[in-house]
Amino acid sequence: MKQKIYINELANHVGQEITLKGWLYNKRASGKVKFLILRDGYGYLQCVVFKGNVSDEVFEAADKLTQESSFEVTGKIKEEPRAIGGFEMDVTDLQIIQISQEYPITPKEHGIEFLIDHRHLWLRSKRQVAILKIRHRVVQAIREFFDKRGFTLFDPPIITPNACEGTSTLFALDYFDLGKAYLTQSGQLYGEAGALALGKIYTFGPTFRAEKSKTRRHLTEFWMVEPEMAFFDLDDDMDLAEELIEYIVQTVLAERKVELEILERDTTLLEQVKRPFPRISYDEAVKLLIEKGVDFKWGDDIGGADETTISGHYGKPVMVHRYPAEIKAFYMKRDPNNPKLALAVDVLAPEGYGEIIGGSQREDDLDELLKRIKEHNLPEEFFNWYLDLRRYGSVPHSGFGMGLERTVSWISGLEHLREAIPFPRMIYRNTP
RNA sequence: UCCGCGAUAGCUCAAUGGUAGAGCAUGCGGCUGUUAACCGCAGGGUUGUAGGUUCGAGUCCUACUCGCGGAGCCA
Repeated sequence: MKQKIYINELANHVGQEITLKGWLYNKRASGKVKFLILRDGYGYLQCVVFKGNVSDEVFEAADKLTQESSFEVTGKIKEEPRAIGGFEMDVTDLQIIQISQEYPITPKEHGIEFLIDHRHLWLRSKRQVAILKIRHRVVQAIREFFDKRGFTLFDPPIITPNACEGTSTLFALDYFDLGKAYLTQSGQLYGEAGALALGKIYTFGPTFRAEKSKTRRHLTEFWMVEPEMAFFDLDDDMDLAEELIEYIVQTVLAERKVELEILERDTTLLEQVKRPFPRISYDEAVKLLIEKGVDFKWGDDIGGADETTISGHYGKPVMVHRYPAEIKAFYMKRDPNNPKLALAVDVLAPEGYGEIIGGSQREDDLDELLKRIKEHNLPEEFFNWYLDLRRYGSVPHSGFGMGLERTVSWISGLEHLREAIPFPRMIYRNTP
């Protein structure tokens, strides 16, 4: 394959004449000199076209280029502190690939509705490119983290016959002669089967919620990583969650500095994301909320505003554990010291980003689990295979789910989750 | 499902109930160092839809549609 050069490699090509391909990000002209800002997905480069230095054809071609036109440009690279990226090309040749039609996203401000309508083009903007690169690094960090610790990637089905937790509203579809099937809202139950086969596993894929959630913290389709570990209790689970978050944040800080700068992210709080994180029980969280003047009763679920109050108090991710069992899922193990409590943990991100992890130790006793399934009026026949995990060599085990977009959103300092995924799916939008 | 806000040029927004405007984008012209370049000219409108009040409605009223934000639910 012929070697291609990208803008992020220009430091190796100073003084050389090279050819780059890309799109016109912006253009400025001053009579006989034109400044073309080329973007190629790897960076931005100011290409200078002087009338005296190029043929009339090349000068005219530079004149014709409209925003987002694709072209190939040749010239000598020099260091130039005045230009974006610190390099500049003195153009000698230019080939138009396609002249773009009038580009909808102009270099001025746009409303969110317009930008979302043009998401396929909005992705080209500097800000969106930075976010997508951070997202990729987060995904990479997650995989590295689990792979290095001997976890096996375990892919659960997307189509499931039943509601996993029996609470959320799911997307239904017709499944041939078998009737209704649903898009998964969590791979966890299957992950448990994987943990009992492989020891430590993680699932990583899309999940779906048909809840009519209309907030900046919700998508109907989002990505979640869900580790599940045999012989892990709740404390082990929290240790792992803590290490994972620290690893992701510190990796992105170290390796996506440029992107965080583009997003104008204040990283002072991110730099403090180091173990140990505060661990408080639900009881302590209730006390804290009441001290802060929040009208809160024991047994209430901790809402979005309460999460912000709690995490704001510490300035670090906070682990809240041992919730009232009534407000948590059926599969969570009860606290042996207080059966009203579930051995659950939520990790709350700082700066108002809320719950990024929800996890628990799982109920490993067959009779207890059967009782819960009946209490929740869940269809027992669908859970037979899941109960088998308690019939054949049941062991204490734990796991958690971490929302990818919420994590990316927090690290990137985004206003809205919809910027953290290429094509967001929301209650009133499934296009483009 | 509930509560709040909004819809005017391709985009972002203005316009005491009295002739619908600006910036950007587009087109043409000018400028040899621009940084969301600048300067001049031009084209561009069924003011979300349907009713109502009024001499007169972008503006006031009613309904609807769509969108945004929040609650609940959760990652």
